[in-house]
Amino acid sequence: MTKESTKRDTGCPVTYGLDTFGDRWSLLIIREIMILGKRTYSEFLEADEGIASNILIARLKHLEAEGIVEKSRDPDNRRAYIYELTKKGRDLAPILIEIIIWSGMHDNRPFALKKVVNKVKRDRTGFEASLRAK
Amino acid sequence: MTKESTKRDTGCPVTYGLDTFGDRWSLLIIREIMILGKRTYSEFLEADEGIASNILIARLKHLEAEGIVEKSRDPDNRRAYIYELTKKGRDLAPILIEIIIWSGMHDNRPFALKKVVNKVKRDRTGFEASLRAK
DNA sequence: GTCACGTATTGCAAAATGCAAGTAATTTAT
DNA sequence: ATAAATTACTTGCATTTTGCAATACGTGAC
Repeated sequence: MTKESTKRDTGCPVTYGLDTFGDRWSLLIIREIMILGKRTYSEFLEADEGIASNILIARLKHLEAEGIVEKSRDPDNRRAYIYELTKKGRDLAPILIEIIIWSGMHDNRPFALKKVVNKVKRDRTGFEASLRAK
Repeated sequence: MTKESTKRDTGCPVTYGLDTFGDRWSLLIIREIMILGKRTYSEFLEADEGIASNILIARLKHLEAEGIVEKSRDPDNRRAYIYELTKKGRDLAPILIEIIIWSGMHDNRPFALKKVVNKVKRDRTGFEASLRAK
């Protein structure tokens, strides 16, 4: 398994978070689920950033092992699985929100997506609720 | 330079954040500065997690290029440099705080450091102010 | 100049990543 | 019942990044 599954074990809460979800792809998968409402392996594969299938499955397994997502059969499509956030996963919403707010303040690239940023700014509480519900 | 200096350029605020500070070490350096009050290259090298000197310098340069830290001569020790957070860097405080809160909720390891977690819980506003001041 | 100190670089082995191709399991179509 | 299609996952290999140890560079003290 990847290195970040081996916790650095210093007891530091920041380290714990980084070891659990703080790699190149984990938070992007969580974004796909929370913000974009994606649920299946093939939907994740279509993400803008172009994650490779072997990396994707490694991350999904890691997140599952960490209790952040859980996997079950899709009742509507018997050959698909769905990955959903657990409470531990939904509790990441505030972190995602703060990242969005921070980027909204500091990402000055002309093509930066301001839509989500504005949604957060208008109604943070409602936005967080919607993330947790998705 | 490392890959994360090349922004994925999808315009997504989450992606922007991850590309800017979301690697294995950047947030730990920011933690060292914000929470532990460290300032110099040699102080960062002593961090619990044991960052290698080549990785450290690469991250410092990256963070400097991103405008998150800035480097200057230490007035008290003319052969040392000081790395300090810019406003953009200090604005990461809420993210750090949410990570700490999240870990406080979900890190059940017996040796987890609850000290910082409790400090945040008691007085989040005050804690954030102290992070930004450090 | 030479030495110590703080910062930064280099070389190399090990690990993680990215990509392309292939396998497996299950469902739908005929 | 067999074939085709769909979804999930694995494997092999080239490339990139990491980690570690050793070394070099730059500055100021003597």
